[in-house]
Amino acid sequence: MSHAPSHSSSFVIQSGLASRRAKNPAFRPLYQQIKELILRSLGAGDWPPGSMIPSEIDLAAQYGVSQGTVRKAIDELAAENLLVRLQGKGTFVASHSDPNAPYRFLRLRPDDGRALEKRSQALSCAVIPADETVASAFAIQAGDPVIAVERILCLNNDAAAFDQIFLAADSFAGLTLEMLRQEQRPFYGILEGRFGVRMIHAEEKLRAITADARVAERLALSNGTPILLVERTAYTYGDKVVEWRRGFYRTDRYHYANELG
Amino acid sequence: MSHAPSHSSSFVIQSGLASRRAKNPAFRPLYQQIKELILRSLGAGDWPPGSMIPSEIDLAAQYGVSQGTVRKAIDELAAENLLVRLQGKGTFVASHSDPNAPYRFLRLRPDDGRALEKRSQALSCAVIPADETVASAFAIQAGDPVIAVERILCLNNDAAAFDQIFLAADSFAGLTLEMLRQEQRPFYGILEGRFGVRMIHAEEKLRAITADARVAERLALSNGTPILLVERTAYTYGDKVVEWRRGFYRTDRYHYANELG
DNA sequence: AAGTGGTCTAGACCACTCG
DNA sequence: GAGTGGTCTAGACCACTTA
Repeated sequence: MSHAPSHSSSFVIQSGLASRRAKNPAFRPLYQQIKELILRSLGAGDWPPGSMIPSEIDLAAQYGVSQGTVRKAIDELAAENLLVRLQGKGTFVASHSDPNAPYRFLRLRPDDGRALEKRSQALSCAVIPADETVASAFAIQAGDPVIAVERILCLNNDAAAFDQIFLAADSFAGLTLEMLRQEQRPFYGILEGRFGVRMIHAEEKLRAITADARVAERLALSNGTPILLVERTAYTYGDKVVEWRRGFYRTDRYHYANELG
Repeated sequence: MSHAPSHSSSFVIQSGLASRRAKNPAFRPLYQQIKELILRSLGAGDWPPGSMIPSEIDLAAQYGVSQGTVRKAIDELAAENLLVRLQGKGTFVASHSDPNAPYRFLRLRPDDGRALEKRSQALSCAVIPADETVASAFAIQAGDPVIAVERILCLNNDAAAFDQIFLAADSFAGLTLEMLRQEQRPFYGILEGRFGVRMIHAEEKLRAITADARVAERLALSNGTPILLVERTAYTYGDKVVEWRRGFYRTDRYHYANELG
């Protein structure tokens, strides 16, 4: 028999997998079903960020499929930056605290390509009622509580960006300014470590605007300087919006780098 | 025997493939070697944009490897948007003239998510000496000839961007304003069709600036309006730079959309 | 040496498109 | 029905890390 063998063993998980034996109009590949099971385990926190997941052979046995099928599922998850494969070591849950890929979502770069030391300086952290804009991003009612964080981002010890960050109140209840100031990890690393909520994907909208008095002061620029406005919506597992932010990037010494494939 | 079989047949191409029989310090996977062979054929124009490449089975026979190995090579090329797989039909060379993915590199979107009709209006096309900036992008000498094109990009019949485009003179000799005006295809589609040079990858650097008189006039904006400056370096096969451009995007009604993974 | 991911093969069968 | 890509399996062996 060549595929989808009728395992007589009693793996609980496998019983949920749809058969593809006959011509099936609602056909879904096995590896996608496996991918979803892994995704569910990731979302449920079965394997915390940075930890190693079971080996391909183990997973294949658990799910009652061949190693190749598990492999294809993991391949896709690795391509989406949810898992990291390390030959000889194992497969690990991706983490924003990973020193090898810090600030993975930050696209601001110095014009001269010098290596950059990144540092975040939190200014405030408070629960506030959402305004219209923020509420619509989270699909909640205006006035509902959200957590608001303001911070300066320094590149090579120079204030490069000012961020107004809004977090879903239910996901990050208890976040304090002290946490943000004491921790050394990047912002998303802190959220991941303290609240078990990992940012896996984000969308940004960029616009050119002129700095108002407030932003100009934060970035030590003169009023009216052109500024890059970056609005970001960030998602965790299950495409749930857990952050919306408004970033003001100075682009006189820096630029926003993007790759088109 | 399980892999890298000693095919006794006399496929010319295979003779160039490095064996992985023994512990090989300079080990390169077979599928990457196959990938490179396919890439070479693409770069050489053996299979023009939009055309179908040989089937996986054919390629496997030609290269003297298994279908699975060819498959993995094609998988990666498809992931890089160099090939497009269509089940039941075949595998095709990606094309900027493909009506399914027009203006693939354009990230400017209307603020309301309406479907957009895109149209390019060429203003000028001439061979000029490269200035310092352009020369350094192409790694040529200042004063060396390049082709300069200016154009307005309209979204839903509204001037949304003004582009100053510079093209490598050796790759696009003979390009005229008439060609650009008469053709219906997008800009990269024209270059691809007329000169066989396909843009496969680009890098962009974004900055906020204020519109000078010239740009303001082209986009019907008042002088000093904040404008998104987008500098693009575009590459063809072999990472050869064939285009550098400076785009001025208005972002009052539009925004630059980006995905972070 | 053991355990992990990575490569490669051979073969079977399914899904899809087109004539 | 023929041809294409897509899925799945089983098995062998290689590359790499760790102990």
